[in-house]
Amino acid sequence: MHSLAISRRKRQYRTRQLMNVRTLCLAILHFSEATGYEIKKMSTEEHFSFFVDASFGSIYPALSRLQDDGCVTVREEFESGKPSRKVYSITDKGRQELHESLRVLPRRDSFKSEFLLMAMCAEILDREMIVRAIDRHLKDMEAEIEMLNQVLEHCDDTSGGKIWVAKFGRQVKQQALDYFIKHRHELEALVPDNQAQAAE
Amino acid sequence: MHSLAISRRKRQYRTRQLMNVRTLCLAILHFSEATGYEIKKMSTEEHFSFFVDASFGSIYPALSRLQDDGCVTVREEFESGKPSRKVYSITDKGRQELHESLRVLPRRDSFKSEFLLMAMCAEILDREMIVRAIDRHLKDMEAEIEMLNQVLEHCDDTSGGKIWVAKFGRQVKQQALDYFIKHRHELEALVPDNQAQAAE
DNA sequence: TAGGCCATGTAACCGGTTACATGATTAG
DNA sequence: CTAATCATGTAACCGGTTACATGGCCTA
Repeated sequence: MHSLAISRRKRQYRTRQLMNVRTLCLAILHFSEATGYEIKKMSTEEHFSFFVDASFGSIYPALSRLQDDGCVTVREEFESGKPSRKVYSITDKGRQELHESLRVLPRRDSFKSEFLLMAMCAEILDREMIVRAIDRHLKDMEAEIEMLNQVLEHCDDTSGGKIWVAKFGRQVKQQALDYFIKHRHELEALVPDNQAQAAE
Repeated sequence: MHSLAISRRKRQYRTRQLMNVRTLCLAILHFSEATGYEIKKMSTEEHFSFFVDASFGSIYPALSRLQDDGCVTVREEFESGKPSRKVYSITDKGRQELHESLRVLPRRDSFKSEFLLMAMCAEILDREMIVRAIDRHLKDMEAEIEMLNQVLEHCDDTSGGKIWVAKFGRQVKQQALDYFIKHRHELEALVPDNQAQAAE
């Protein structure tokens, strides 16, 4: 099955995905200037979390590259008693690249859940684990909804797109939560409560 | 805690995530034996798609390793007029590892959407692109719901967990679709139709 | 005859994460 | 005195994807 000699190297891996950290940064900076630290927060905790879960290790290099490519400009702020901040702003070139990126037809949404994997295998787990996971899952869902409520309350900005997305997210998550509360007992019931014999 | 020996010896990147292709394979094989090809289908098109989007390039090596580790066994099937199939079955050791993996508290659900990124930036796009993306998005959502309906219809198996997850997924996606249909015009309205006024 | 489905597998590559380095300020 | 928050950044690493190789059968 092997035996093929290394022939020509005409491999050009050009992924050109819509969603990567570079595009995320451009999209966020399109709405307002921000530091790398703020971008990280927005993309993990706040309502830009629908896109990419970026970490510092990917954001800072992305911002540097964007700067090199002339897509963003930097303004350094020094305040006594605070670490210095590098505030990035998008340029026309950056806006153009963002626009270009958004021309691609979006891929399918991706919903991934370790919790559902656990739920699916509920029958081989013990009651206590399931209950703990369910409680935690509930809290997470509530926190996310609360976050979106906060976003929508303090929405002084004029961007209809941002508001539409936040409302959509809140609605979907709220309905998921409602369903979850109503049906969690069915999931719990899948595991017989044999705690007495499960002494470890 | 003492801080003296900490800094140097945590150089071993032990990710130990619940969700990776290895665990996905074990979870699928926990329900029934399958080939790599089938696992790929289930994890991308069918209702195991809530977990990891795995490709052949990750599934086949994962199965080989699982075999080496004694977590699965293989039975090769030769049928005239068809490619040979390698049917994998989980072993006790495999079940044990799955159980062990599921002990970890699940991480937060992750919902990622290129479509929502587009929606958020709707105002800088042109009408035609948005409408095209919305129509496609609708189709995708409908297809996913239909898939889950199929799964639930042909559910001869006794696994309550599988059914619970499929029902949950269907419900959430259906509600998202309903909301989407009701509010898509608001999104469309964000983009002035300054292009082809005559079109419609 | 083209393309899609079945079916397995490898290797190059890459887009990220994790750990680490650094350090000031504020809240408990 | 500890932990969290603010703040930037690098390098090792890795869990995947993409492209490639192979080939037979079936349908339009």
